[in-house]
Amino acid sequence: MPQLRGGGEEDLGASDELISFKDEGEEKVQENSFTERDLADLKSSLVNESEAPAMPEAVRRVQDVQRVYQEKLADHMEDGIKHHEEPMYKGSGYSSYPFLMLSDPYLSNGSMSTLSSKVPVVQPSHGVHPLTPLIPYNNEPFSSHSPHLPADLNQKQGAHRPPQTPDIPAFYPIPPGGVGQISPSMGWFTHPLMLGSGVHTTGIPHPAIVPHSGNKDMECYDRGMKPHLEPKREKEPKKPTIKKPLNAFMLYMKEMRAKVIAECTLKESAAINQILGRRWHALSREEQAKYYELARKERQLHMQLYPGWSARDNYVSNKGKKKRRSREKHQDSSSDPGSPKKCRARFGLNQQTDWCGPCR
DNA sequence: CTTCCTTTGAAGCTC
DNA sequence: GAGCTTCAAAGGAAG
Repeated sequence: MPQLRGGGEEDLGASDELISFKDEGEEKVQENSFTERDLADLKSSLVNESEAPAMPEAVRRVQDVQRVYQEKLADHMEDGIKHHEEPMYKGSGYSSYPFLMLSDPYLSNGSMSTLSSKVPVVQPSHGVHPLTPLIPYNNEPFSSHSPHLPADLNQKQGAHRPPQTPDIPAFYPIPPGGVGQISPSMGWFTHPLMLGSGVHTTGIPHPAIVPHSGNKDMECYDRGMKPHLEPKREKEPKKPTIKKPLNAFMLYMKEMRAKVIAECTLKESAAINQILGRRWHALSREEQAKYYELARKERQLHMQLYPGWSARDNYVSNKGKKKRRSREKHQDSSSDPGSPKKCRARFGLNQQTDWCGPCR
């Protein structure tokens, strides 16, 4: 990232965060004292919820925690983001973020996860991050109604949204002690949510639990029957992976992707990402700082949710060779992989046009 | 079905 | 500590 690392722009990225962390000195203590306690409250409430099917009680408790969190987060944001002319989180959906986080965007393997990210009610079309669709950073990329989502999608969601949707996050349990303490040997299938097809222990249908379509063995399990003896090989259960928290640029990409797609009528992610990379560089310092701050919050929250987690957990050493090969090949073919020239060549655009017209 | 492409940033690893 | 590697997201393309 030459723009950020060179000269005056240098402290935009990491050092911006350094400043931010320095500023947090006292704040961090308050924040941690709050989050630990409230996370504990939240977790215990969820544990209680799973033990007793008294849903209204569980909902009320979560809402209480949420209210407390919103108050404290608002305070935190006022202290932490003084340099922003607009209160970007306050009054936005962001205050609900940690509770949307209970739908767990970090857990992958969709249907295998009790906290599936492929839930149309909680997460829109492409499993849009629970944070980003709700935060109007500024007026440009976001409108008041889920800006980067197609309008019809929002309507569809609204149409399918059950009346209790606002409380749905309360039904996304965090495993006691945090997911970070879950070892692969711990039976993910023994989770109560996995036992029924989309039915929570409360008996309420769970939108996050997508039953395996066409899996008759699972259907048998669902009905309390023994599965038919299946001569086919048993499918190895995919272990849920806790994803890395998104960095600032990833958050930006999630926000802007839909817009770029709409403007440029492109679908190829590689091309879109090139455009987004350039736009990222074109962002003002303040605009980028918003995303850095957001990413920092993501990491903090991720650390709290998964204390023992390490990025190493998701490392696959195999991929290194492939990636290296790919990169070497790349260097051979082009010294400027993201150049407008290459973009134009790739999409057969006019050589006189810098990038793709509106796609800057 | 899996991997690649393409971007930036964070974190892990190696020397 | 510098430099390299891997992975986060996305979805079409290619193998």
